[in-house]
Amino acid sequence: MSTGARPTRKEQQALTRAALLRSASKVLAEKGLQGASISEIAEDAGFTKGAFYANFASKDELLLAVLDHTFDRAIRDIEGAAGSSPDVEEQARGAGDAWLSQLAQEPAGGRLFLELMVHATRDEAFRVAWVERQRGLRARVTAIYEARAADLGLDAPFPLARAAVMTSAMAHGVALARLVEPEAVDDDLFGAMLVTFFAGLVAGAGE
Amino acid sequence: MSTGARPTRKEQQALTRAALLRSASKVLAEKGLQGASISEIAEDAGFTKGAFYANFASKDELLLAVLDHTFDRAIRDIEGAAGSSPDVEEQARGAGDAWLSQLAQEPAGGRLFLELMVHATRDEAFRVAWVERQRGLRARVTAIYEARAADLGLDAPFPLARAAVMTSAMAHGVALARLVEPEAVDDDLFGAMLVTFFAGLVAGAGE
DNA sequence: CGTTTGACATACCGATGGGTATGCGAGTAC
DNA sequence: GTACTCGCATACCCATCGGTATGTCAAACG
Repeated sequence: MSTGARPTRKEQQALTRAALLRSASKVLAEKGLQGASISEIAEDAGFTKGAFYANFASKDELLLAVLDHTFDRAIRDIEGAAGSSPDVEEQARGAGDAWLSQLAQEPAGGRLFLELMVHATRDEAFRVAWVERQRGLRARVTAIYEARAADLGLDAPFPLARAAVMTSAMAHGVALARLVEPEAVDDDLFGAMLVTFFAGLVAGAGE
Repeated sequence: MSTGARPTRKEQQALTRAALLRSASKVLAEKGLQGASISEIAEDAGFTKGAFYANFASKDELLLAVLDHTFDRAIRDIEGAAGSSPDVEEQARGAGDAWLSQLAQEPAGGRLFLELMVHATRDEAFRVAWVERQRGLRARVTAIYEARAADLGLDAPFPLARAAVMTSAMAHGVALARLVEPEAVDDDLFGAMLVTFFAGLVAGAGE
């Protein structure tokens, strides 16, 4: 595990794999999962197809690795936005801003996410992998909502797990809209959307 | 122009083109825009590539034709759901149900829509075409919201054009979610989502 | 009824894809 | 220091793609 002076062979290969993964995220986001070729990914990382197939069994395996990496980052982001703030409105707006700024950052942040999501739509094995991770992420969101609701003594008109499905869908929809029509999706839009939605939740409480 | 006994040559070709368009919608939805080949589309319609290139200049032209067809249907659906109902909640729920049932129907209803939307993300010319049609559709939605708000004497916390952007994003997000994880998106989800959102709008009015 | 037209089929093209077989050269083990 | 290992490069294979050029046969036309 030494990152010391002379990198061992295993360490070298790990670096290569990491570089390939980074380039894959970038190129897949730019060209789409079907539009990006293995050669292009490898060359972007400064290698050739040979290096790629020494590190990944197939394109499918690469996609699964990228999927893991992407969700790891998404979960970190959510945890980050979680504890942060005082009242519901503030927190909602903050979470919305955080999501949108994540979309703006990184080589084509949300693009890759959506690209993967659409792929899950067509490939059953990949869909299963996606759903597994998505559920974990949503469970985390649900927990945050429930903690909030308990604080406020709020009882929502439907289970908060359902609210988590809804806000996830909103996040994805906004991400898509921003890619297609960025001029219609300013930085505040998602925040305002969440604020309005949660206001509706509160208004609907106890009916 | 007679649809009479002996179809003229022009009529025949129009039929062929229509059949190709239908098959294109189907195959593109199933395989994705990049995954579907011209041959496969043509064969699904009972023709060959020759017939295809006698009717469309290129794959790009086909995609534009499919785009038009898709938005035409979407606009019809929205107009249909528009006049229908009595109070806000009722109408919101109705619109949500209508959207979801549209997604369920037709060979892969929402799939094609999303596939096109994602393509717009990568192809600038196509994106422009998309945005143009999307704006038209959203203008229609905005008009419906404004008529409603006038009825109710409601003044929302932000322009209703913005609300239209938001609900469109929701619709797209829900469509995506339903494709990826249908078991998490029951028939009522979008309706409940819209009801909550509009409740929030009403609650936020006049602040 | 002969000629022309034109919608579609067939055959073909160069480019590119994912994946494999093999070669090379530097690191590792004894 | 010699033999072996193995990460990556090179070269290659075959399928498939979008698109084109050409053939064919029946409808349209005089």
